[in-house]
Amino acid sequence: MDDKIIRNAAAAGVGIDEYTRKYQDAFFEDLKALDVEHPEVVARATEHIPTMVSLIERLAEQDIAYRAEDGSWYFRIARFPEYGKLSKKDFGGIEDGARIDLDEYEKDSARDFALWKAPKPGEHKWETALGPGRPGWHIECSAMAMEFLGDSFDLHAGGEDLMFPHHENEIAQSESATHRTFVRHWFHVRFLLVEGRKMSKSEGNFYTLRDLLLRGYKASAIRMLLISVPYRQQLNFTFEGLSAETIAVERLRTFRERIVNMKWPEPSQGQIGFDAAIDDAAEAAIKKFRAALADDLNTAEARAAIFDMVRFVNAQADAGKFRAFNKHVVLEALREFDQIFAVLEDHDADWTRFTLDWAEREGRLGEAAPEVLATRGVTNEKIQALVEERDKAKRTRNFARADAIRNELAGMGILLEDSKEGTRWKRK
RNA sequence: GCACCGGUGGCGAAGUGGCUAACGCGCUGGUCUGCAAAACCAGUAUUCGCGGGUUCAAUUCCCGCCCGGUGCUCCA
Repeated sequence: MDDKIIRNAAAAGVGIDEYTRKYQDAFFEDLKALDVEHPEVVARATEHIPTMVSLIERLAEQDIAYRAEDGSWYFRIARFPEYGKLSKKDFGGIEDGARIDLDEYEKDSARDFALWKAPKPGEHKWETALGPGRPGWHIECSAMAMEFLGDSFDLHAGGEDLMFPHHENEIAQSESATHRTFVRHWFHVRFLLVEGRKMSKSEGNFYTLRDLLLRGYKASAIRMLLISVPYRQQLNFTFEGLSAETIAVERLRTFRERIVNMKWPEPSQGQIGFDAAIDDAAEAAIKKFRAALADDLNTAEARAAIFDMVRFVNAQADAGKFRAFNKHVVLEALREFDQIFAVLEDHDADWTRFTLDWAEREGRLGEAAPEVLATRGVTNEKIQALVEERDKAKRTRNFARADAIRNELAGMGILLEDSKEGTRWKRK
């Protein structure tokens, strides 16, 4: 509950809960577009005040938390010698009180941080055993995490900017209260760059997911780009990269289509129904994929394993070596890959439509790229009818008419692929 | 200024004390096709920011410099 939320909610004349709900909903919609699973539990700070209060009380019993003149409660950092262990900071040399702000004089030490904040006049507050006020930022996370996951748990994630002071403070509070290891593995993702520079509104390179969808980029391509670089690495997010990933995703989808839909030779009497080299390659890909993810989530290597397989299997298939029974392992490899990468199922058109509808409600339809707007109202039936008409023209060798229809469809963002099995189409 | 992380082909990026420096995209040529698309094949970094050092051997380890990012104050 930061000052800004409290202020803006008050200005809008609504409660904190109602005010934040809108942003929470938009956030989860975006995650859904990117095929990120919805969390099993979504914890909201306003619903867990008593847990926070009792955690502070536990610290107060040990004199680690103390009450200042104004009714705020602070954490006594001097009582947690390991402070700084996560962010590898050494506070030994810092003189206490060397640099102290005017409004911090109530603290015993400048570095002590707030656990509970006394209310300023007119501010939203909770009446608790600690006195009136609201929780400090760090205590929210410690209290809720331990309430749902226990005193000690495996993974805690966050952006690299939160390592200090937020996560450091979480450790200090939690471990002081429980005398147990709070988190076994910290998972800090690095900020991305946009076109080689940091993303910021003042740089003019600040894009939301919806901005990108309105520009015509696909949700799957965005996901693929974000995932293509290991989380510890600083990803350079570029439009060129997005276009590249669009094509890479398309290649994987086309490959799966090919494996699923082609009529591969069935074994005849006395023959085995699979090519051993293909099965071996698929199994090797699965192994390499798992090993890469097990190695600190090396998504770049994991993804390379799948492309290695795709190239090999395509080549073998072109050479006529693919057999019906090879399908099983190859598709299993794709399934395993997609369980993590989640780009093979094509929901892109749905999310683009969703975003266009949203933009219309917000009066921002003008921000959509013309080719994105052109896809509105292009139904599958309409496409199918044109595709069939073109096939007819092709059969009568009326190539001029066939090409005209192909161009017309291209204008609607539809790409055609002719094959022995008939014409396939896909949204560009 | 200090601390931590990074700087690899046209772009994104993996990786390692010594084996042909992955993978994706792009580009060039070829196969296939009515033409395309898809797919495949071949080629595309004598070289891993710059300078020095350690070593039989460094892109990989150490030191310095340059560049980028994050933190170092409040707030979340």
